[in-house]
Amino acid sequence: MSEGVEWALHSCLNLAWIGPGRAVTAARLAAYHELPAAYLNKRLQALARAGIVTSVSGPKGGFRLARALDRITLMDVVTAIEGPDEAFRCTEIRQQGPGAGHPRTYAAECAVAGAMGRAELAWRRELAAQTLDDVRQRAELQAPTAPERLRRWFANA
Amino acid sequence: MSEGVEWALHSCLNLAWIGPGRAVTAARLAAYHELPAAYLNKRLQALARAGIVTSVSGPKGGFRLARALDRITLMDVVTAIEGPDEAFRCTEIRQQGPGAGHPRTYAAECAVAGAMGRAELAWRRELAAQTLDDVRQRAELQAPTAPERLRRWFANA
DNA sequence: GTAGATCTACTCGGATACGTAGTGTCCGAGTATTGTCGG
DNA sequence: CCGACAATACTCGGACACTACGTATCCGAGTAGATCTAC
Repeated sequence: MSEGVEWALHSCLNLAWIGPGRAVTAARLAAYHELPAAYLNKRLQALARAGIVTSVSGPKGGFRLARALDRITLMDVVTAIEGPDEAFRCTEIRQQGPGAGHPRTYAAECAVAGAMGRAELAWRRELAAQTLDDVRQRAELQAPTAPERLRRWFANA
Repeated sequence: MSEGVEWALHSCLNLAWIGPGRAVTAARLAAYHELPAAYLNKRLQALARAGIVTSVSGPKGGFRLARALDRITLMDVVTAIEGPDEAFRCTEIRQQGPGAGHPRTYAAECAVAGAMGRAELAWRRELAAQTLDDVRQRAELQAPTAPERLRRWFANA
């Protein structure tokens, strides 16, 4: 899985902690975790295309959350970064070569693909069941002082 | 996800349908689905290292299943091909840069990693819950004539 | 003093290189078969 | 005729190239604010 997913998730949480008052630039978000700024910007663009964050150009521009954390699921973020394709994609090798039978035989889904698809469905269900707000709550339980420290840092300069 | 997973799963099913009587060469298994023989061989080696199939060299050599299909889970095959690493790996960016606080703060697992880990656990559970025999049964229901056709083809030459 | 236009500085957005991991291929190590030789 | 031995052909196993995607970067398009000018 792409490393950008982790960056996107943390950036969304950071945006929420900063508050909806103002937009935050990609460079500033990147600096907070020492990430390559231009590359994080690229990923934030993906979030913008997916409607998870909104972006404005120019001075005082930057990114901000498009909606509340409890209306953003992990699935939304993963899909925005990784794309909509399934991890396991069936190439229908059962229909290739001497093993291929009547085309009518292959009306039903490949049993292998079906089994892998069930597992991936379980993954996606779990991702869709968890919102970023759930993650935020757990994070605040673990490190109650982190949000305030973050706000302090982003307020400076 | 690697394409070799699909090849490995189908190859295991094919080995089961052929029967435990004799070993089958990678070249023959590859030809049945028009796959690159040398590359499939490489993947079958991974299955052999994982103890899913056994391999013998020389004439009349080849691969055969190391145990019955109902004792091989999808998880076994995926782990053998893809490796044991998790898809989402936390790089602990929360500890990098100005955002880092006291090291003691990070005793607990990263909330983001935890959430992603729960989803991946659901995926792995589903993979471990399904055996190749389950897949075989569904495949035979969909295409009852396929196994016999396969045996016929592998018997020739 | 104020309104308007212009100019500037700053940010996102997409087009452009680089690196690594997956994909594909090749040749050597090892073994069962087969043919041959000796008893 | 039978057994042992050597030659042989065939297969797995790992080492060696190629390709594609993810990673990283840079410069242009667009905008909000500041500055300057004219009234």
